[in-house]
Amino acid sequence: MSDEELISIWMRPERTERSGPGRRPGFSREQITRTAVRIADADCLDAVTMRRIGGELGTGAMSLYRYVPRRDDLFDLMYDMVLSEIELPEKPSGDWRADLSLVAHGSRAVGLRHPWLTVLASRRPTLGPNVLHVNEFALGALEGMGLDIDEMAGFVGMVNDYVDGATRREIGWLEEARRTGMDPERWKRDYAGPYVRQILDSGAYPLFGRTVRESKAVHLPADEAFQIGLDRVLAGIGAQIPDIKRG
Amino acid sequence: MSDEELISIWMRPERTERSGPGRRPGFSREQITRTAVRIADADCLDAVTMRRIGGELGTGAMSLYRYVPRRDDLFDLMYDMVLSEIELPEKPSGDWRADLSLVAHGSRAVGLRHPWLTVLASRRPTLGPNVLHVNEFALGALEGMGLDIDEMAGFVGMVNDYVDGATRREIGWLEEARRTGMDPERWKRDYAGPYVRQILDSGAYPLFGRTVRESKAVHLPADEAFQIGLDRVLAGIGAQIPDIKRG
DNA sequence: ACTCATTCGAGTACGATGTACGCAAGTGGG
DNA sequence: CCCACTTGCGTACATCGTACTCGAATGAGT
Repeated sequence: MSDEELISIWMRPERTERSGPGRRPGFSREQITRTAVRIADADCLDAVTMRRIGGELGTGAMSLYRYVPRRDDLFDLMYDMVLSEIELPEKPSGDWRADLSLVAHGSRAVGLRHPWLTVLASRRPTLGPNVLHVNEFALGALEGMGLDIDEMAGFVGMVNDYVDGATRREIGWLEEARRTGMDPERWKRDYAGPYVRQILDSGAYPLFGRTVRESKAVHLPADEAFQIGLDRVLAGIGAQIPDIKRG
Repeated sequence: MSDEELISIWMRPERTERSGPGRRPGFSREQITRTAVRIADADCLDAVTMRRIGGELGTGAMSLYRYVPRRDDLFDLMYDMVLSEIELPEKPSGDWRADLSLVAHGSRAVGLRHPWLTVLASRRPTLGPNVLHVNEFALGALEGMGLDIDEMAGFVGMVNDYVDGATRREIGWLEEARRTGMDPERWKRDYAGPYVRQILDSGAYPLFGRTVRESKAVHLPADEAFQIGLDRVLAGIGAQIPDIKRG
């Protein structure tokens, strides 16, 4: 792995099903990735160290490098792996709102189940098979409606951007609390609380104050708040789709 | 810094303008933050190490801890500092499209000038003064139009989500190329190119293929592509605003 | 059955990181 | 002038990714 092997991980198929000489592999890329995901879920992304993964697999850190060229590539694999949890029908149904909602809710669920996902999403783009598959389905939902490919991609992008942003906001503080090792209650009371109160008391940001005081969405179940925002995005898209096939 | 001083950085005012005994501070939080920003701009976020900052300031790493409690807090300071580059008038103009466009273009410009910003944005939320100020202006753009605060925040969120996502996409591969130390041309040719071609040749993702082949937006100047997407988002919002004050 | 190229597992080692700790040097109020 | 207090900074430690290395395992060719 030391020479000029700077190739996308997706073009580096795992060496398996081989029938030559040499010792048989004792692990697999998929197994290592699954372990890494479990660690990230349980602790956080920073806890995903090569030594830790090796430890959980009963081996050393360096053994993993037979399967994964670099740690960053492992992150790509993790990202793509959890996207496979989004369950989609084979083909879009023809109801674009329902189809895009499916993608949106699926993406959100994955993001909540794996809070490190949004962090990886902003690091570097990756085009694994599952990313491509979800993207393909989403684009397919808008096919045959008289839109050109840029419009389709634009609308899909709007939905994705909303989902990413909303999920990030939803996780946000909660994850930060966990990362600092405080329980969320204590964190809210001792860390964020006093500062927010100071902002409110300063009176310098009245509209921010209103979002804290008057917001009904804050007290809504997160699912409902997400749905309301998603409806807003879909309504915005719907208003721009030519009447031909408006749902 | 070792005991229970787990407090938001924004509630930890720098000890300055003091008139007691003791040596005078030789640096400042602002100076350290500015240096950190410069390093991140020139190299990347990972290059922002305490030793490197200290080096550029002609001192050691540990000296910085007199001004910044933890490295993560320094990231919060960096984030908030560059947001001050967004120039906004004192009050929203009354034309909500123009005002939100101002925020959007400003945010994008900052994101492009400091490509590490989107990475920090996804790490943990921060409520520095400049973040609050920009947010206040954006909310103000939608004030007095018969919207409740949740709707206002929702629409502002949509714009922010779009800008974040679009900027991320715009930077994305370019930054990844820089991070691996390759020049973008070579990176595109040797790293991404072959893989994208493989995807296209596989024929498994026809719509992805169309986004690569038929897209006109790809060949558009980035500014225009951003503007088109922004117009889409604003149009979506406009369609949902009661007619009272529709622009 | 023996050989041997080939592959895997894993130990060692290196440079780098954040930061806890401790102490010398500088400084203004009594 | 003294002394409590603050800052600057060197040392030290645990931890990280990963380059390098070598013995052990393995199957094809003879």
